[in-house]
Amino acid sequence: MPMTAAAAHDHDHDACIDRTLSRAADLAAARGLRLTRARQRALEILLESHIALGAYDLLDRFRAEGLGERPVIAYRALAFLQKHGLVHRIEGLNAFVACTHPDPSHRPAFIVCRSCRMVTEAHIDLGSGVLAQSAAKVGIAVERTVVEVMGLCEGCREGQDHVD
Amino acid sequence: MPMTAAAAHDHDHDACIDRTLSRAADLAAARGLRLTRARQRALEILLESHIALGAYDLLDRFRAEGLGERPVIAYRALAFLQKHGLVHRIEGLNAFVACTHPDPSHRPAFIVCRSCRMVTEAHIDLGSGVLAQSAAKVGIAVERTVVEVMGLCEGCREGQDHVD
DNA sequence: CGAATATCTGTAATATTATCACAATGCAAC
DNA sequence: GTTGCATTGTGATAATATTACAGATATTCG
Repeated sequence: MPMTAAAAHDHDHDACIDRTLSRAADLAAARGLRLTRARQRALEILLESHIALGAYDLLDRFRAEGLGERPVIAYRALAFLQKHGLVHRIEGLNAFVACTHPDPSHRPAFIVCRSCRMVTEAHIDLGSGVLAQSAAKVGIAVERTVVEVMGLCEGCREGQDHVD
Repeated sequence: MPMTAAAAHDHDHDACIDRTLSRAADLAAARGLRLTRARQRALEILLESHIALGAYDLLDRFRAEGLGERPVIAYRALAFLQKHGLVHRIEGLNAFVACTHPDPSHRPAFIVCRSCRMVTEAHIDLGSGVLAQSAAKVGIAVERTVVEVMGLCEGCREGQDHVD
């Protein structure tokens, strides 16, 4: 049986999950957020692996669990989690991953396998670099940075010669 | 009359267009590409401004000019131009801009106004930084980098107090 | 408590973005 | 000129995402 992409991350994933969930609970308590059933489950489902899920993948899970039938249900949960920094959107995949970084407010960067959609979260400070200077020069007030490094992971390179 | 976002770029845009079109022609000659009418026009239309256009915006233009009625026509032209580095996709907007950089092969980065969709192309070498090292560490062979710095441009900040 | 308020959920419809399949056409090489 | 390959035309459909509004639930505060 091949190693799953999630396992490839090679870390204590249970601890990773627990840490993130308790952080979410803390955040909710601190800010008076309502971590409702759908939101909680959305976060848990995304946390099951470091694989980016599409909104409709999440919706399938919701359907299976009787949490909702319509796309908007999934999108609402994702929007809430994104807004509070618990989930990130991978633009290059139109998909979502749970945030695994302890820091509450950060400029995330992602390392992404385009085949199995495994995502590793990293960080990069573009705020002080050439790019920030260029942005200032053309008059853009930076609100958000999208940084995604895409390629094939080892498992996906092995499993196939084709480009997928 | 307010300055347009295209004009805000403050450069000789005619020269910018000419340069890019002749570069495209050279490329086609060198590689034996067929820069057909739809492809040529798609590039020209994107070059009219540094505003990112959606595939369906391009399709509207195609329809108006009798170049095609169906989405796939626009997507095919865009796919061709992207493949040969003449057009870039802005992931954060699901939209496309003409490449304005003379360098044939590069790691583009974009400075983007999320309101008027003006795009300035810059460059950044992530290939030698912390991120590339992280990618190597998790076994990702980098093929593509998505770097987009998003915010509001000066014109869009002035014209509105709301977030848009 | 109970009304007022704000937030969240349920449901339907629709908008936006993108691709697939297959036939027909054009172009290039031999 | 016909074989082979890239491109185009056409129709259908898939995948992603949002709007609108009614009803339900939680929170605040008198």
